[in-house]
Amino acid sequence: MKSSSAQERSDAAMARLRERGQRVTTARRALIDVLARSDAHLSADDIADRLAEHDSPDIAATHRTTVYRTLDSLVRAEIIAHVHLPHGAATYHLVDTGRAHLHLLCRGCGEIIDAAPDLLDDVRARLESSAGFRLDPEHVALTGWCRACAPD
Amino acid sequence: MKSSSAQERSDAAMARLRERGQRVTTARRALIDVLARSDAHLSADDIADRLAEHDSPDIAATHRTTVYRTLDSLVRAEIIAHVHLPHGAATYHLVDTGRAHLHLLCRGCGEIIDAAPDLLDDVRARLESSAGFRLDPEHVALTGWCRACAPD
DNA sequence: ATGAGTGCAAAGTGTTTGCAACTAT
DNA sequence: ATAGTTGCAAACACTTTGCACTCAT
Repeated sequence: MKSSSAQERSDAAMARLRERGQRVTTARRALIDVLARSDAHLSADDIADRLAEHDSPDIAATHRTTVYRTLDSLVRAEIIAHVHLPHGAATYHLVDTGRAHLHLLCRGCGEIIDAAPDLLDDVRARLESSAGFRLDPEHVALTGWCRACAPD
Repeated sequence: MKSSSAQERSDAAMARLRERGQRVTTARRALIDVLARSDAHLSADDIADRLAEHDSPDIAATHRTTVYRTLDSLVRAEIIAHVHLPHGAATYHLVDTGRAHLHLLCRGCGEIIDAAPDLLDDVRARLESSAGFRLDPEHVALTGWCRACAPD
């Protein structure tokens, strides 16, 4: 199994950006770097906060609106993806082939737990044949209780 | 299979309200009636709108804040349940034993489709034994594309 | 009578939009 | 040069909170 560095992941994302004919701007580069450097799932606010701590005052000044718009364009370019959580903000992460995963949210501690990408394969097949519904399992977090928070 | 009328469902909910030692107020009665009468999943706004059309000016004047607070107390009394949708407002429905169901949201048309309550039983068992995660499958809608909206 | 429920105004998140200034191509 | 990006201010949708008043028990 090949694990990629933040630098490699960032470069790959930038390359894809160019491929798609999208403009390479400071904000986009910075935002991709933040996501490449983090293994976690970040909300728009988290990202804005990390940008605000950047050495370059230029990047540190990135406006929240820009963060949202940049996230939106990166999602459309399929460079990043977002996951909706029941409460609170959507979270974003790089689309890293070979790192696909589903999301579980603990209703107790709020932790996001990654689950195997094939967890819902059976369910998906069943829904497709029974209802003609094409499940998109990565787009929403499933909720429940993690081991630590589980009641009784 | 026994199907219950709106009246019966409303009565059962009111009974439960009393059982739980909760006060019976006009707002709560009206709100339960709205939900009992509707098979669909209603947002707080939907409910407020329906109340606003009520004959009784008293009920029609129900404030949105009250709707939210009433929904909250009914959820806590386990008389109703809410489902979170990726975009937009949470939706509420009566907890009707024998009518449990999961929720699928079409990303195309926004339709909510009910699915069999046991759809995720296998997944649930797998998550419990592998990760100690106790899945709560009814609390969030799964997303995807319905037959009509599915691409190609 | 007393504590729970309600209306109102206001604020709090998370996100989007209109417009003018700017910049990557 | 020009279309796509950005910053700013403002609005938006959904939900919560503080406070005084009212009502169910």
